[in-house]
Amino acid sequence: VEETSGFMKTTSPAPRAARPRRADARRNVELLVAAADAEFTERGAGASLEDIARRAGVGIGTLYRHFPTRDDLIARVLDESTAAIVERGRALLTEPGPGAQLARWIAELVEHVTAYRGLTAAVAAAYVDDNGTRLSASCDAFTAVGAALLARAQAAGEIRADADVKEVILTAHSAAWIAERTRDPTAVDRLLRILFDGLRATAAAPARAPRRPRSRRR
Amino acid sequence: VEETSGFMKTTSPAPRAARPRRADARRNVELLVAAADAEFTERGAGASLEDIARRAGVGIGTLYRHFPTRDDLIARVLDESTAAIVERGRALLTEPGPGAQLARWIAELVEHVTAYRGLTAAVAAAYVDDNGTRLSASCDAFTAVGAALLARAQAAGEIRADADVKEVILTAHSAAWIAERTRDPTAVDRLLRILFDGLRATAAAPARAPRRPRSRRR
DNA sequence: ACCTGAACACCGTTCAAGT
DNA sequence: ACCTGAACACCGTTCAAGT
Repeated sequence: VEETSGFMKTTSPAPRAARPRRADARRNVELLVAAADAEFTERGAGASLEDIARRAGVGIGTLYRHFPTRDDLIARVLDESTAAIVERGRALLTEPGPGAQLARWIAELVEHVTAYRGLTAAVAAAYVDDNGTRLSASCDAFTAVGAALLARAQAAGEIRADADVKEVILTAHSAAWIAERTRDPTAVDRLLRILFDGLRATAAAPARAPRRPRSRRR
Repeated sequence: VEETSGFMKTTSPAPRAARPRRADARRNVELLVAAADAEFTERGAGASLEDIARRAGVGIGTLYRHFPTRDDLIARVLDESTAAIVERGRALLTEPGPGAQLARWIAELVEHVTAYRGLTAAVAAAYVDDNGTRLSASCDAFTAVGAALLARAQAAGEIRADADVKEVILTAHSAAWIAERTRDPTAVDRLLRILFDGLRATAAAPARAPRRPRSRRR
């Protein structure tokens, strides 16, 4: 929604807070993750960071020390789920039916990103501009696995050659966002079906798409 | 975000600041619209309202008096374009090739909503929750025209019967958003083509899974 | 009837002081 | 090495006073 996001963001001096050494700090991280999970569940991915810190029983500064950005916290809470999806994608890579496996994986990815209200928007944002955050790193991992699945399906002639991984993933996220906001749980399946029907490689050639020059403004 | 009086949208009791009577007020509205157009163009649809007021040479309070929300201002700036698209849709309704006309109109709608950076997100948001704003009213108008075009295409058997107008329009907006954020101008056409291929009604349309391990390709 | 802008409110973020 | 929370900064919004 914002235009001012991560633009002036200088590259962090160090990979920030990778496993604190001191026991109390490690404990605080755990408390923060638990609190964030609870708060995200109740109020969505846009929950107040102050509330999360309070719920964890630590100062707001402590939260910022361990998680410099909201996206870092989000990614951390989703860590296990993220790893599982990546793993799952690799597994599907060896199963028969390249196109079907890609579709299946995307559907599971969408489910993953539906854990909290507002999560699809946050992840999609992290997808389009790599803000050097832990969440962007997760997106990169997804992109890599998705690319492999897509390439295989394309090689098998099941998916159109001009399909782009990120675009496909982002479109799937859009479907989830639409379903979330329109409060219609059946929308995801319907939209994903449309997406994959559209992605299917057709023997028929170039569509008679309305090719009109994109004028500037208005 | 809060109470929406968009319930039972009868003839609005007082459509908020509909054409001020006093000449200086009318002049201010014009100045604000011009300033907003310029500011939106330069900084995107999320431009500072304070900057817009300053640019128009009026106090921030005056802006709020005439445009209670940012969406009202956005919609007002787009008024002419909005009317043109609606008009266009009605015209396409009488031209041959129901499916193609729908696709053409959606493409033009997407172009309309691409006037400013960040506009797709604002419009999509107004689409999913009717906030009683002038922008939501525009969305309603688009939905009405789109519904007519879609219904005609469905009746002609060119578009799948389970397609929903709002979902189609929102998906098209998503495509525009993706293209905007990934900075790939070719993405819109590619994604819209996928969308419309997916929307195409298929002769064989059993609701079963597309599982067919048999020999594909002729 | 309309305009003004200081004041208010609500976040998110930093940093000096403390353990 | 890490924690704390007041202070700061940045918007968006309101409203008492003014014309």
